[in-house]
Amino acid sequence: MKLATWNVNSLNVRLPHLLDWLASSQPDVVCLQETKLVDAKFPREAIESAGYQVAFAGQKTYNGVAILARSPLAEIEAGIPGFADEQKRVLSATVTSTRVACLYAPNGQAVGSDKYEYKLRWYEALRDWLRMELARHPRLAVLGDLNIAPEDRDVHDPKAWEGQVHVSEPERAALRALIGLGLEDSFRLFVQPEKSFSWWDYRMAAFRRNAGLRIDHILLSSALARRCSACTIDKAPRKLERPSDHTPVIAELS
DNA sequence: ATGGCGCGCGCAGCGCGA
Repeated sequence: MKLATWNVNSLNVRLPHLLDWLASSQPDVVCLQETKLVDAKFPREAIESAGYQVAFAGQKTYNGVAILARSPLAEIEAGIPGFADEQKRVLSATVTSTRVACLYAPNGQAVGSDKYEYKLRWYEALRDWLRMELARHPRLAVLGDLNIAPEDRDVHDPKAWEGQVHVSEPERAALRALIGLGLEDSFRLFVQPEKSFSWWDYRMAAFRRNAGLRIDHILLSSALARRCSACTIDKAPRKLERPSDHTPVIAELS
């Protein structure tokens, strides 16, 4: 089973890229972030025609998450229970006995800002909820744009980024707290190329210079991690015309 | 090098992302 996550930065703009990528990569489950579409405008038919069932929770202009799967989606739930939030950032569903959580973590804007505080609060609520989800669902996969680069090797220029949002110690501690629940960063289960990133700024020719961050992640419970045979970043969609600034991350489970 | 890009909204130019 191939599980993938991709922040598409507007599904309206990126739908042709997504459909091409589904056809060429044949993932079984795909978590999308930043769809930026109200549910009434979600391109359900195009995605169903490509052979995928779909669940989505969107809003106008910002955020928006979706789960695509070749097998039926059950127990679909939007948001973090008990955490009141207008922003559509969380969607979970069960696919063939695997619980899938699709996440779009807050950006945080700048350390110390209101949005940064919201990011840390969001992560606290996420941790408390995932603890319960893990107890309920031993086969849990958490995929998404987590907006945190876990370590300096996940940052193209750690000196320039030191202490900044996405790499600050409180954020990294929040991500480690998820790992501490019993999740594994599937990417680091394997030897990986140096300077592997999943996002590159549109500006400053950042992709050409490989000036990126690894902020899109697939976390697996130990029951799933044991069955994980690979985790890769697919840079191909980032090379297309009008790309998303993020590119897909894929985990393969046996 | 923090500017520079790309998105939505909506029709100019701003807020936002990371």
